[in-house]
Amino acid sequence: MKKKPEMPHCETCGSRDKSVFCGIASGEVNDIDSSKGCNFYDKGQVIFHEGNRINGIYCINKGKIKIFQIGAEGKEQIIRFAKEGDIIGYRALLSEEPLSASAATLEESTLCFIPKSQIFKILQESPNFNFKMLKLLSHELGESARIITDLAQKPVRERLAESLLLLKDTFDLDEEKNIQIKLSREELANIIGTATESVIRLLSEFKKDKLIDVNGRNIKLLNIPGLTREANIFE
Amino acid sequence: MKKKPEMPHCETCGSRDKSVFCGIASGEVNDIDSSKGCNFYDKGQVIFHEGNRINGIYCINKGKIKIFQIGAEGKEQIIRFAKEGDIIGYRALLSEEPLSASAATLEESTLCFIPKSQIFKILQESPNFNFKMLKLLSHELGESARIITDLAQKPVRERLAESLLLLKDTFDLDEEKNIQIKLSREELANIIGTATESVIRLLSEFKKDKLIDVNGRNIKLLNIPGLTREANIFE
DNA sequence: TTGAAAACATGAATTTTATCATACTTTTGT
DNA sequence: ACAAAAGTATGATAAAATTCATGTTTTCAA
Repeated sequence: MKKKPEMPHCETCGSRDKSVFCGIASGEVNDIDSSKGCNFYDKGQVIFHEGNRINGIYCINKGKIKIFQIGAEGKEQIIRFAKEGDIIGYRALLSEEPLSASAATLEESTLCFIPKSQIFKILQESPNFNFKMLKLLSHELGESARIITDLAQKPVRERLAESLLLLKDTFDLDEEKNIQIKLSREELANIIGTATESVIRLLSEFKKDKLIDVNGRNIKLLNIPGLTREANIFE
Repeated sequence: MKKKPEMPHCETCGSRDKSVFCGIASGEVNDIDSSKGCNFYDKGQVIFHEGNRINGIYCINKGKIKIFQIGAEGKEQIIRFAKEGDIIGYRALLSEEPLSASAATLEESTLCFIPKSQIFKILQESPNFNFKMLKLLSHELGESARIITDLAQKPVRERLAESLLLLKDTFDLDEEKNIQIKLSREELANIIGTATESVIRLLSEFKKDKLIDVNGRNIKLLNIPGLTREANIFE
């Protein structure tokens, strides 16, 4: 049986200074603290469902999350990832539209829920927070554009190589150069929009070419410049 | 020889009330008016270039614009369209990053340029405008996610049908059901990420199936429910 | 007006990628 | 501990889409 973790406090939250909440006033930190709820999620649990309304945002205290849509044929498409210090659900909250995507944990996670009223209060009171949100959204929009171009133009092999590098940037490597996220072959396929079998084949090829090493769901990046070439990135 | 149009005024601009500037104070309208510049663009002219910095935003007084990236092999990828009343360039301005995409006119257009200082001033003074920007960005982010899923999962045929319907929603139909935008086959291909020849073939098929009628660059939507089915949309 | 360039069109060949079939391996729940 | 289920792996086949070749039509500038 899992032990429910202590309620984390924003004041002492280690990831706050890396987050969108880093510049807000201490009074507001306490406001958030007293209005928020906090929950533990098992691996694989769904946090929110595409199509539903959302009444606040989730702040990731600990854990790793995938944000995904279900396509016309019922296939999952992973849109982005989120980790400690990131927030999720803000897109639907701010656009006042239904959630465009679902979110699920990739490992055991702790998330805080901050209600809509609180977020809108801070938006009004803190120009700094307001501007952080504008910056976050516009940055993400730029990333989406790059993803669109890659999906539209790059072959599967290049997309896989690029995805491995992006996962490295998001989740870092451990001391043995393993990407610090464990995904199934199917999930990898659902990032780059291909069949699971294609991912399996290409990972084997990358391994044969000494670009990566594969052990179960651990992927070790042996040759990053080589992978970059394979991904057809020159920037 | 083209006649340079009169400088349009925001106060009398017909598209302002449909735009992101609809709720701002009249003093601010005059501020924009006196700080802005206005230019005429021929068909096919580039407004700004991917990778550059931008120092304000463009507001479309008249005309139609494509926003596009150049992919790894030099191929154009159209990310989105903009028309009268829309603004462009705000993503790069707000994220303080280089432009992630280029913009070019699809027909003769008139654009006003509002300098960064003015935009940031209004952002600070008008919570309404501020919130409109948050809403605009988060809405676009949702649209991007849907595009990503479609590009990743739908076959070319479905993507083309869907694109025609999206173009209809953006630019409307005239009284003869023609989509009110003229794009080359290559540009259509650059929306859905395929080869020009594939677009040509599929348009012929849609025509044979009485879903559309094609006359040069005029595309007439004859059977919208049929196209919706072809696009595999059930929402 | 006319000649060149660009855009459109179509068939054939080739490549890429998905699907199907099957076997092996690991994980999970009882 | 063990059976079932899920995930991984690989080959064969099929489908989807691109590329190449070639010809026609349209557009545009001199």
